[in-house]
Amino acid sequence: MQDKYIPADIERAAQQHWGQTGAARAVEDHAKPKYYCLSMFPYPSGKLHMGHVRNYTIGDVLSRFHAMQGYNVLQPMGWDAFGMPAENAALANNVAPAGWTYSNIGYMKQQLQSLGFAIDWQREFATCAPEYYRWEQWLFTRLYAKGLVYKKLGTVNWDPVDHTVLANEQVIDGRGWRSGALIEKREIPMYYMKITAYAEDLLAELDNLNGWPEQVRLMQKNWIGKSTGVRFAFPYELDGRQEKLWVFTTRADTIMGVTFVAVAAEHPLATRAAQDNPELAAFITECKQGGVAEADLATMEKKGLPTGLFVTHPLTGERVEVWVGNYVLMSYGDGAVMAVPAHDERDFAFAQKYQLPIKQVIAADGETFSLDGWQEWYGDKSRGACVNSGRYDGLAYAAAVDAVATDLAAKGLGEKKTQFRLRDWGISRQRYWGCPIPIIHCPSCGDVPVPDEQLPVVLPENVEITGAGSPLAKMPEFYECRCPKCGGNARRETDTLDTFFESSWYFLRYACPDNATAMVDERVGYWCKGGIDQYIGGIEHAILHLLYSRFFTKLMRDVGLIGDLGEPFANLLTQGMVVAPTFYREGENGKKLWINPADVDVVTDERGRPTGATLKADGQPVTIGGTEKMAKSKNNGVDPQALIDQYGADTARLFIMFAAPPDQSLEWSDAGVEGAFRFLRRLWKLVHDHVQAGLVTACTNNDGLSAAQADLRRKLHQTMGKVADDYGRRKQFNTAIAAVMELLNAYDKTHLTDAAGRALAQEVLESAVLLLFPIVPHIGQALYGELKPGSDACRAAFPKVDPAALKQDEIELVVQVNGKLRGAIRVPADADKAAIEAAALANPEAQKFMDGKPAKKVVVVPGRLVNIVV
RNA sequence: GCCGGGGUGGCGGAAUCGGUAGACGCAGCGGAUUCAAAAUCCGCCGCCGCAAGGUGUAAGGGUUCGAGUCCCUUUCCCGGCACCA
Repeated sequence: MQDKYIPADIERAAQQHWGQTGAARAVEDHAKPKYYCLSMFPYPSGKLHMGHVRNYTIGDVLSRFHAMQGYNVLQPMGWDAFGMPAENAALANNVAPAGWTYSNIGYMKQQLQSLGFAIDWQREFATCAPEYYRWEQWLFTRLYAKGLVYKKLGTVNWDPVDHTVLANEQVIDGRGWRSGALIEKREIPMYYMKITAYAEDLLAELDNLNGWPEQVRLMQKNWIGKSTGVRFAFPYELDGRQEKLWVFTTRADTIMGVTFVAVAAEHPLATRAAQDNPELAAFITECKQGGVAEADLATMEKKGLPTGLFVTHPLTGERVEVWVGNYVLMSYGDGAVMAVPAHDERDFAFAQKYQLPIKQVIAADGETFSLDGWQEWYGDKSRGACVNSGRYDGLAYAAAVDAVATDLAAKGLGEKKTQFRLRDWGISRQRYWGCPIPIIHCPSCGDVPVPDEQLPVVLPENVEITGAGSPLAKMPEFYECRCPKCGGNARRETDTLDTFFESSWYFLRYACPDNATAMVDERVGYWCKGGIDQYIGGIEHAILHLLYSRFFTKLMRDVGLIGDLGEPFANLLTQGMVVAPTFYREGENGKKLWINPADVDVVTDERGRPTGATLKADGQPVTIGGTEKMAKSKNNGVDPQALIDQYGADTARLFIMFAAPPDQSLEWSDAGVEGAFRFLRRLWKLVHDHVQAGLVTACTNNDGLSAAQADLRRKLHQTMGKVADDYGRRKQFNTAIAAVMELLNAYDKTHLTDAAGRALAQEVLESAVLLLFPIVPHIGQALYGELKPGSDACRAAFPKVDPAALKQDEIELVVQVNGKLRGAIRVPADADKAAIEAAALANPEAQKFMDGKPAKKVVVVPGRLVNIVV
C-alpha cells in the first residue's frame, strides 16, 4: 500500500474502475425498491460554480448512501441549455449561442466527471436539442387544442433605443442595461398557460407534501394566494351608456367607508378620461415609464390623479370619485380597487397625501380612531365591528361581509368570489435562444398549431445576434411558411418559449431519454412511482420552477401521457445559497462593472471586519457591494476547479459538505480546505499503519475487550447509528463528518496493540471508511480495497449497529441547583428516580450551593440531569 | 413594499423532543520533534476575574424548575416577487 495519500492517482483509478464496472448505470429492476435521486440540472454557463458542487455532492451522498442500503438508484444529469446568457455571450464575444452552449456543456461535463459523481451518463440530454424540445412543441399543440394555452395581451419592458424587449434583470434603475434608455411598459400579444385553472389543485395538494420543507409549502401557498371576498360593481353612466366598474375586495365589511375608487393607468376608464384631460394623459404616460417588476411597482412612490369621473356607490348611492393610481395593477383582478382609507394602510397614506376624505367604519374596544397616524388595529379584521355603516352597525367581520354580499347580490351588483393571487403564466419570449413556439399565423385561418408531422420546428443555429429585436424575425427562411390548413402563405411565430418550459418536465424524460417516438413511456411509471424520491436544488427555485413542475405533471396527466403520479417530487431538499461578497467600480454613465472576489484584496480592521478593498491588478480601491448568491451577473462566482486541481475531488466534496448544513446559506471562504485535506491524509495514514501491521478479521462482539476498548466499540456503533440517521433522516452531513472525526480521535487514544485490539481496529477502520464512502468515494474505494483485498466498496452494505455494543452499566448525570450546573454524579444505568434524587442531594457540590436550605422540588430528567430547586 | 428564512467564540459551525452552550474543524498561542523548515504529535483556546466565581446565543421584554430552542416587540442580513436561471 502507498504510504502517501496522492489524490490524483487514487481518483483516476477509482473513476476508471467505476466506469469499467458500470457502477452508476441505472436499470429498471422490480426486485429492488427504487430510489430516484434528482439534482436540479445546471444551466451551462461556462464552468461549475460552488453552488453546483454543493448541490451535486448532496445528491451523490444520498444516492450512494441509498445504494449501500440496497436501493436501485437512479441519479441522472442533463443541461438546462436554453437561456439568455448564451445570447449575451454571443453579443459580447461574437460566438454562436449554440456553439457556446455545447462547448460549455463539454467542459462542465468533464468537471462533473472529475468530481466522481455516480451519474448515469447514458441518460444525459440537453434541452436545446430538437430531440428534446420537439416533445414540448408537441405538448404545446395539445394544450392549445384544449384551451390550456391561449393568447392575450401582456405587459413587457420595452427599450425604445434598442427596440427590444428586456427581461426584468436587464432593467436597472428603470433603464435598459445596454442602451441606458428609460424603459417603458408596452403591451404585446403573448401566449399564456392557464395555470389558474389548476390553482385549487396546486394549493390543496401542498398539504400532502410531507417530504417538503414547511417554508416552501408556505411560500407556494402564499404565492397562489387564495382569498375569498366579494366582487362587486360601481354603476356609472358615461357617453350615454350605463356601465359598471368592477372591483374585488376581501374587506366588504368596510364598504360603507369607501371614499374613492382607484383604477390602473391601463384601465379603459382611465383611457377614456384622458381623452379630454391632457394632464391625466400625461400622468398615464408617466405611469407607463419604468419596468414591470412587481418589486419596483411596490416600492415606488404612490401617486394618483383624479379622472373627473364619478361612479355610484352600490349601497349608499353616493357619488364616488374615480382616481388613477400608479399602484393599482391591471393584471390583478379587474384593474380597479375600492379605497377605504380608514381601514387600509396604503389607502390611508394615499388619502392623506391628496387630502381625500377618511371615514371610520370599524371601531374596536379600547381604541380611539385618529387621523394623526396609521395604527395596526385599523386594518385588523379580527378586531372590532362596524360603525357609521347603517344597517351593518355592530356586525363583526364575517357577519358584515355576508350581509353586504347578500345586499349586493339582491341588487345584481355583486357576489362572493374566490380569487387567486396566482396569474396565468406568460410563456412567450421575444428572444432567439429558446424553443420555437409551434404556431403558424395565417391571414385567413388565424393561429394554426404546427401539425405533428411537421414537428419539430427546428431553431436555426447559425444566426446573427445584434441585441436589437429577435433574430428569427429577420430570417424569412425561418418565418416564411405555408398554412397547414389552407396552404396559403403564412408567417411562422418567431417568439420562443420561456425556459421554465423545458425545466418543467425534464425529470420525467430522464426515465426514457432514448424514446424517439413518444414524449414519455412506461419507464416513467417505474422511476417516478410515488414521486421522485429526492429532489435537491437551490432555495431560489422554491416558487416558480417547483410550481411549474407540479403544474406540468398535472397537465401531462390530463393529456393522458402519464398515469396519476400524484406530485412529482416526494421529498425536497432546498439547499441554501452559496453566497460571496460582490465588488464593483462605476464605469461611464454610472454602469457598474463587477469584479471577481478572486481579483480583489480586502482590507480589514483588527476585529476582522472589512473596511475597504483594492483591485489586485492596480492596487486602486473598488466598492464593496452586498453579499449575494454567486452569479454570473455579479461576477462573484468562485471557480471550484482550482480547489479540485490542488487537493482533489474528495477534499472538495468533504470540505463543502463539512462547511455548513445543506439548507443553510453558505458564505464562501476557502479557509478550512486545508483541514479537510489533512483529515483525509490522516485517515489514509491510520489505515496504512494498520495494514502494515497486518490485516486481521474484524471483531464482531465485545469478547476479550478491555474497558477502554469496549468504550471505543460503543462509540463506533453509536457513530454508525448517528451517521445513518444524519444521511437518511436529517440530511445533515456536517455532523456526520464530525461524528466520524470524533470516532477517529477516540481510536487514536485507545490502546489497540493486543489481539482483541487489532480486531477492533480492523472493525473501526472498515466501518469508518464505509461511513465516509458516500462523501469521499475515491479514497473510500482505495482504502476499503486495502482493508479487504478483493472487495469493492461500491458493493458493500452500509455498516449495521450491534445493539450489544451500545450497552452501558453506569451513566453520568449532571446536577443543577436552581437551573445552574454545579456538579455531576455517576449512577447505575437502571437506577430509579429515588436513587438518582438521593445521589444528587448527596453530591457535595450541590450541597455547597444549596447553602443548607431544603430542596423545594427536584426535577429528574432521565439520562440527562437532575435539577434541585431551593 | 409584500412573502419566506436567518443572526451562537477571531472564523465555519454543534446543541435532533424545552434539559451540561460552544461538539467537530479553521485560525491563533505554548511545547515536543528537526541543523533548519515543512509535515506530524501533545497541550491551551467565549468574555470578565489571581481565584472562588460571575457572565454570555442580534437587542429588549415574557412563559418555565430550566430558554440558543416557545411567545411578543425591535433591528440587521439573505432568498423570492412572475422575462436571470
